[in-house]
Amino acid sequence: MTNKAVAMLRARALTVTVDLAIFTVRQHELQTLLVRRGNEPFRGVLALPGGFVRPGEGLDDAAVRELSEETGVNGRKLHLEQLQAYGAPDRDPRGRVITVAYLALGHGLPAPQAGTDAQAADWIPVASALSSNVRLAFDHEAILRDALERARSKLEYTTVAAAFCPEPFTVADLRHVYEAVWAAPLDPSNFRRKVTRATGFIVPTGQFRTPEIGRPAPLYRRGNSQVLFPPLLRSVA
Amino acid sequence: MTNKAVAMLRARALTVTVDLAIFTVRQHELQTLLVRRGNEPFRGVLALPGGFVRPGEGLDDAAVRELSEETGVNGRKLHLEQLQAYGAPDRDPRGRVITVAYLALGHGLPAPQAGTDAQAADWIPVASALSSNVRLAFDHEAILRDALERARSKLEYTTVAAAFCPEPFTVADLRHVYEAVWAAPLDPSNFRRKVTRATGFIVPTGQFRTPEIGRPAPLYRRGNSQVLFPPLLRSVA
DNA sequence: CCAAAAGTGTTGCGTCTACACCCATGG
DNA sequence: CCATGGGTGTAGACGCAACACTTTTGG
Repeated sequence: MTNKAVAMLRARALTVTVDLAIFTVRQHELQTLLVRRGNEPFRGVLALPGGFVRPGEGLDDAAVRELSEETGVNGRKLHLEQLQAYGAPDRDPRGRVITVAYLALGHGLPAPQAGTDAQAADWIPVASALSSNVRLAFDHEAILRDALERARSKLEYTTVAAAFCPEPFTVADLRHVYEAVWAAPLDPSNFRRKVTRATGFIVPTGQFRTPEIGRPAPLYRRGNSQVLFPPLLRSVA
Repeated sequence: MTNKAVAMLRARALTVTVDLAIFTVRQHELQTLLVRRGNEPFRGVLALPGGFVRPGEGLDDAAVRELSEETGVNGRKLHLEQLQAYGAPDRDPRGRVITVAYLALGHGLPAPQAGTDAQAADWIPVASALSSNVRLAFDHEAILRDALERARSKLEYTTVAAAFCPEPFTVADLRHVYEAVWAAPLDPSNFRRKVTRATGFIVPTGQFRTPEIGRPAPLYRRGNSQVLFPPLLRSVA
């Protein structure tokens, strides 16, 4: 088999990249990491960080590597999940390139480092990145929109929101995450009840944090649960 | 740019396939289409239908083509959506092959035709395909499990269940779909209320179908809505 | 009349929203 | 004492599971 099979594989070879939609919450606002491309095509245009999948490298491994190259953060400490593959034949002017998009959620991410392929990288509010007067390279705007929608719905029925919060955190910190990602205000009382009732979402540390003004808030850390039951639904408005 | 860029693409070339988890409901049971492989590797082993993505062919186009080659059905008439990409480096013994998995849902699918790469193809109950005494080629068992879970949750908050029903259909037909996919019985009364209250899920035709025994049932066709509100949740049991 | 399937009513339970109210702290 | 944010109580609306009950057909 081998010779014939390998020859068949070669004849059908394409190129595969990974692209990352990395979200974080800063100043009560959802932001994403974008790079300004240093090479053609789309030189000088904003794009999602990403790069080629290396031979012998798994897709998840490639995503972790790119994440670490672009942000200096160990990707295994962040929430990282595959979004989906994008493979329109004309999505890359260089030829046939399929990309596998990933969604990463983190907190306290450092000022990004410019990689080999990127002149500069910086955190940009997602709302700005998706506004009509910003153009993104390739089909990255569509990817970013899909990633945002995925993140929004994941907050409903999983506990990933805690990935945005540096430990230890308060219930209000967590609420600010929901408010930033959903771009909607939430009732503090009811939010608190739901979040504390759901088992395994957050666990109290016994410590408190005293704000500049007001009653001290209990501190929590992330629990074991991945799923959130009952779910925290967005209002239908 | 072109020469250098193209050379770079070539150097990093991989192979990409699409694989299809095609579901249908027959005899009140969820079934999937599997082929018995005619070539190495995994010759004689059951596998999901699929094949190589051709140069210049979009991923969705490749999925539609494979679907039509394997089932003879025009894929654009079925519900077809991408699941995700699978790219573990050792998932194919021939070398580096990434696959993009698709989920297809249909009704009245014909007896399948054996393709070039498949000795035979047939509908198999999903429960059997996932049972411990059936082995699937490559990582297709994991893909099939993911596809099943996706289909199950899609039934909750979208109207895709109607894709399983040949038009016109009764409320009981639709309920049998939910019961087959979720592998759980549902209360006919409450199911009927939810399904008819949700706007745009099913619309009455005015016709009736008289069963061998019992009161005639109104016939419906699919509505316009893609999303199902309020959602039809699985019981937590 | 009976069996079977379609369809309606009703009750009880739980959850959510909205908002009033109390608690703990710094100034 | 006040302002501010943390935290609890509660009433009304709503949704849903469970199940009794009625309707419509063929035999």
